[in-house]
Amino acid sequence: MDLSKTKRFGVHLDVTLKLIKQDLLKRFRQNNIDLTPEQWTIISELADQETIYQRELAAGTFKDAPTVSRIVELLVNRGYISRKADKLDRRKFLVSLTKKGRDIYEKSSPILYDARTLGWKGLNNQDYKDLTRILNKISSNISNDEIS
Amino acid sequence: MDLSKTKRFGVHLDVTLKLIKQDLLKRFRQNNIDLTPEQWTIISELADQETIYQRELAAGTFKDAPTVSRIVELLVNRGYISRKADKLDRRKFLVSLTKKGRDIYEKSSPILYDARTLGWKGLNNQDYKDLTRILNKISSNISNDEIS
DNA sequence: ATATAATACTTGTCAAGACAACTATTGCAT
DNA sequence: ATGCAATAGTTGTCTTGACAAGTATTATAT
Repeated sequence: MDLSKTKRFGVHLDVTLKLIKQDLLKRFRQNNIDLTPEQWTIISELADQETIYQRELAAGTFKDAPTVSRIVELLVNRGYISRKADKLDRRKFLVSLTKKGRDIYEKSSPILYDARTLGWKGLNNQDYKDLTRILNKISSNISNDEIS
Repeated sequence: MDLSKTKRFGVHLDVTLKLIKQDLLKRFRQNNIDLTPEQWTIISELADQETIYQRELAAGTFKDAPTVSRIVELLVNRGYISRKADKLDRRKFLVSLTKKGRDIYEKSSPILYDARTLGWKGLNNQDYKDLTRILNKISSNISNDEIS
């Protein structure tokens, strides 16, 4: 691998990701959806999982506990999700979407669809496979190093 | 393009980028380099460009003016860069690395090299070309839409 | 020449992430 | 049964980023 070429490959990822997030945020705003991309990630995870613990929510979205704690608090305050104590283990909180939360998730889905359609224009399934493979490889390279 | 597969491709990029940044930050700390990845990006840009305006620095690092303003202030306070008013246009500031700044850049280079070597283990030049092409395509798709 | 627009940069506010430190609760070893 | 470790979550602090609004300076239109 020619390392001189990969100088700042992180910067390249960073710039692209910023564009993707800005684009999504803008689309949400244009459609009166008061969600950030990160809040959407949390809601999307809950939409798939019904009722889960905050800890699982953190693991599923690859966010740390403090970040999830704060986003959950914000979304509870806005009425999108509910949080209730677990009876068996009082350390835990069970989190789930409210009706309002499910509504905004469904309202946001076509916007996500549009954003993806635009972002992937001119790219094909092989490109997606390649991107996924490369990102997974980088992730596992770093994660495995972390453990050892 | 099968859109169902690309659901949350932004999340995938996000997770990978977080790992890359965390890994780099950890390596900096282990080597007593008191820099964040973002601060490194600024310093790296300055190392290539000698003396530039803050605005150019922002463009080169794809950060917005307020973000650059604050990182620059922080790095000036720590003695890594210097900022002096431009004589011809008093709105502008000329920014450049100090000796201390160049030193830490040189000290950080092998750490960047190590991080890249680890991150790209098992990937080849074609993978890098593919990743670059795909990221550029996504970026241009979004940017061109922005203009229209 | 003067008003207005544009440019360069700063400041304020909120969201999010990294990390350390904290509380409360539960699990486990002996 | 008691002490200690582990777990779930919260809070605090700092950094970064998005975005709006501000100041100061320069360019431009008439």
